[in-house]
Amino acid sequence: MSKQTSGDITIYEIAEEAGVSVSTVSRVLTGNANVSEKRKKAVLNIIDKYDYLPNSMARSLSNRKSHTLGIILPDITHPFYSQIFYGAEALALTKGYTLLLGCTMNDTIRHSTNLESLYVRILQERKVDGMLMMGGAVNETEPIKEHTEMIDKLSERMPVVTINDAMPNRKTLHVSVDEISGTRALINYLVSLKHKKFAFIGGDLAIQPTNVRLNTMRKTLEEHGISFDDSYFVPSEFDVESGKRCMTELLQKPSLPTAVICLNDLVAIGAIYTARKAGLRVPEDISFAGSDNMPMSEYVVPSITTIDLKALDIGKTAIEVLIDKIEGKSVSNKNVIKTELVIRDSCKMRN
Amino acid sequence: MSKQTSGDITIYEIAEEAGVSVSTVSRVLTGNANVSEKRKKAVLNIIDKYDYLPNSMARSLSNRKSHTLGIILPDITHPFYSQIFYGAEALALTKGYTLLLGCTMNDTIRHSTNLESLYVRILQERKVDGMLMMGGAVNETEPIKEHTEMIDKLSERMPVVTINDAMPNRKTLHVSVDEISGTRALINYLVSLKHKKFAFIGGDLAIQPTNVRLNTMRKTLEEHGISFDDSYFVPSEFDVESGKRCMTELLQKPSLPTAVICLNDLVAIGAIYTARKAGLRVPEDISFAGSDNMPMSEYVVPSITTIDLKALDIGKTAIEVLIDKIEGKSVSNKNVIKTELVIRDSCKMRN
DNA sequence: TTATAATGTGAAACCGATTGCAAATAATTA
DNA sequence: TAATTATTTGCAATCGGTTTCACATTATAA
Repeated sequence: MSKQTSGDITIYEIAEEAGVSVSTVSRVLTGNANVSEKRKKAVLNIIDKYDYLPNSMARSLSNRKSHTLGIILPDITHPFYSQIFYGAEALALTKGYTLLLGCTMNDTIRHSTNLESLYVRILQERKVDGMLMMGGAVNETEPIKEHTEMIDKLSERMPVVTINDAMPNRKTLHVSVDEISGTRALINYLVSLKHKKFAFIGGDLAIQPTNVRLNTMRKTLEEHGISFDDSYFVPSEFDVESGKRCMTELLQKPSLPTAVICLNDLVAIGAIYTARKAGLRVPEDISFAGSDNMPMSEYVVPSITTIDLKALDIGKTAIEVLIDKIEGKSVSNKNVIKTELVIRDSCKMRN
Repeated sequence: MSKQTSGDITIYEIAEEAGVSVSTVSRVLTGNANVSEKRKKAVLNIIDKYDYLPNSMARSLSNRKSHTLGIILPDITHPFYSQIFYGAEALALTKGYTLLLGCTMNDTIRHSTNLESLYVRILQERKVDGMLMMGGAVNETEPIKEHTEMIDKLSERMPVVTINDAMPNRKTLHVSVDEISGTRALINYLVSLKHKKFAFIGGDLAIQPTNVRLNTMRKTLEEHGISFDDSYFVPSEFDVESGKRCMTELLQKPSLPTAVICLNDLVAIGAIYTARKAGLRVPEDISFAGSDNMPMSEYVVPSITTIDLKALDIGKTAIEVLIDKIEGKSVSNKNVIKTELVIRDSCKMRN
């Protein structure tokens, strides 16, 4: 054979043994051109005999197309993100793409873009055809400069889709969750349950979803002639402990709310725990709602009424948009995912 | 320049603009040979100017080393597996490797290796340097032939590490959870709480961990002079519903157990739910223990006493062993991860 | 049967890096 | 200063594929 032998079998060996040129083997591999039945069969036989698999790096090098997509997520361990990933992967697979995942473990939130930029670098070196970035929540009024600059620069080099980004008004594609209609639906539901006094355990006001939710909540309540008392907004983190702490804070208030809307289900679980410790019955005395429809929310007692953010759809849509863009199809660069209100046991009619 | 221009900048452009040969640029890139300070600086300048990143596919093609590892997991959405992945990724990153993930969604359990073999194929094409495979639980007495054959064949082509595989006695590297000492610790703890009548809601007996646990349980109880009544073993699935169903079954028994050991925390949650519905107090009347230490187990009421399988360590160890093997270091091919008993509120002293 | 169009095939260039080899340059030593 | 050794360099081959181009073969039309 003309080339040095290495561990794996190559197209050269296949060609030699099938008695054809490498071009012919390549043509049966790609199907990009005609090959006579006779030779095709001969080639296929040898391929089969050796379990030959073409080297996709050589192929990509030649093609300038890696059929690989980068996906940067804050935390794969978190059910919301792992669902997004799963949706993304499932769709990518059907379209013949593979995903390269990087977890930044929320480092954009903690104002250090180290891991994120490291991954961006790695993924560029690996020549991904496009990138999906979910950079955690970012301060809207003064977005982290490095982060947005990086995305801007990156999107000059390849298609980029961001999810729930605070600054989607750039040239990147964007997928966002329709927090507004989700929040609306929840408020309408609670009002239909005759609730009048609300509290909101939210994230940092600097974080976009929190902002949107609080505003939507206020506005929707106004439509029902109910005014929201801003002192019943308590900023929180994302975890159970934080829910406990915030609920403790709410318990100090001169009068208690009848319905508490929480940043996510974990926070709701913490808040419910504290409320019960304080002797309140849930949902009889006080109702709680969460967000994200996490897996455990169905199983805790009481099960949590929550806004399902449709993580699977988010992942699917993001990848679909990305691939369409890569393949030159026309795509909208503003995609909104509808949420769904999941009614369970943690909210009850006010008596 | 000598080569056709493409979108990205290449080593040729860098060489040209820096006024040196590509070999020199390559040398400053890899650091594999001496380059005079003067030229090195010149090259670095141009690299910086263009934000040049070397094409890792070209590099890998030349090197025969992709610095990429394949990892096949049943379900990234499941906290146990996502923890494994996270551990794996964190370690890979520090060693300069990237992970390519495939989720088979338990298809080996459902006796169809389609997705698994598809991923194995894809990952081989991508020339991963090694593979980590967690193929779900497999029937021990008659292991799925396709699955084991594939792993055997694969491990002739590259280093493979399996996790909790039913048939580790092959040439693959192996990492397993020490179910035995975990179960022992739990039983000893429950016996110290004066429990004498046990039930076990387990998986299918065909599934290895269930087998091991049941045997260990039986043996450990015997050491304490307690005999386990086999009719108190109820096979289950992996979810909450299944826990409910199995507990309902246990409630039919002529006499109730005082401690119920469950396949995992989800099953425990379901079982607890049903026990309470039936008017039992948990843990006062009946104790429950789970396994896996899932994120929600800490937050449900009562919080679940459970065996932490140390998923993060599993992932880390598996990747470490794999990389060591790839890099020619000597590695043990039998690695056992120690578990940890996490004591919480769902078990109580028998009165 | 011959002219013409359609298919099938191989040689060689190319994708973007790395590296062995030999020549050129710089540093030592005599 | 000349001879010798140690460092730096660039050329060219290579990794394993794809694809253009030109030629050979067939099939179709005249």
